Amino acid sequence: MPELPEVETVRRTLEARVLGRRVAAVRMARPDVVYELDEGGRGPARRATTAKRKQALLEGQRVGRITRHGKQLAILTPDGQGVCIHLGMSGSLCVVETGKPGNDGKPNQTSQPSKADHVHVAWDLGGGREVWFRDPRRFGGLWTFNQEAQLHETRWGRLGPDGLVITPKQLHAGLSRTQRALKAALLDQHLVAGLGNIYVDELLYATKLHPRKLASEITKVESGRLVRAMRRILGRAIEAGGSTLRDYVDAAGQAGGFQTQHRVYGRGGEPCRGCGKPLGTTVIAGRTTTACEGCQLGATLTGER
DNA sequence: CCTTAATCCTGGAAGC
DNA sequence: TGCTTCCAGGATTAAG
Repeated sequence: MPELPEVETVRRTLEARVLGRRVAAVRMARPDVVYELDEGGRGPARRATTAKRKQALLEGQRVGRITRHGKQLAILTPDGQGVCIHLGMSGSLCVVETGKPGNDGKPNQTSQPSKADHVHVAWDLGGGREVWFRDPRRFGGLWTFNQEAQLHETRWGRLGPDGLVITPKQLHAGLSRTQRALKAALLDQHLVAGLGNIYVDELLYATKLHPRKLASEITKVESGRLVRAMRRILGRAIEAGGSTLRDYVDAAGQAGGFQTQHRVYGRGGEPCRGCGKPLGTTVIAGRTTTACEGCQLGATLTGER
């Protein structure tokens, strides 16, 4: 669900609340969302005992820092042990004060949906404070590692540069070697990490580039424009606390505000803020795509403009 | 290579 | 109101 600005907002709000605290206990309601990177990182590590898996989830350890690459987070201990967190589509990390009604982390018994539902892992920080990993759709997951190098070797090193630090040269190199639609290339985390459907559409509108333009035809100058606009849009979205479309909230339970600044995402059929013509909607790389056919330069790919 | 569709799931919204 | 259908911020895989 969350893209770079939402994940960065979670990183900041979470770090402010857990830095330096010790994990008193770990609850694993759904062990199948937890993977071990030193066991290949693929399937659930069935051999490890529950006690061992809780240790891997930092039981007894102190929280050193929280880092991010693209849409993924990592909670690290001072000695380099850690947990990588990918929120997927519906995942969230939330700091809760236990003892309050509905905050016991157990699935609620009523028919009313509750934020305590789908809490797969909970870190008890003592003092009545817990961090919950919730993920109703379970497209996300947790990956434990003993050394930070494992995280980079098996996961983050395979991603492209982060959207906030990628250079025009790097982006141009990535785009020039693929014969795909520009939008499909920008969604590819191996090329640039952190963009999802919302921010790619906003980025392409801001740079007046057509989503179906052939990625390899993007010039160095256009790559420079893309990088500048990417930093600006992602930066502003972070300032606004991310985009809340449905249920995204940060670690403090706060919704984002950037959705009111969207120019194209979710506005199909509504007038373009630039020229007034209705924004068009198509599907590219399996994703709903909204763009202005007038303002964004014509496609050089697959027929229609 | 590149594209699409299916897949993993739940739940909110829209349609009838 | 109630039931059904569609759709969704992601990422991988298989099929064409």
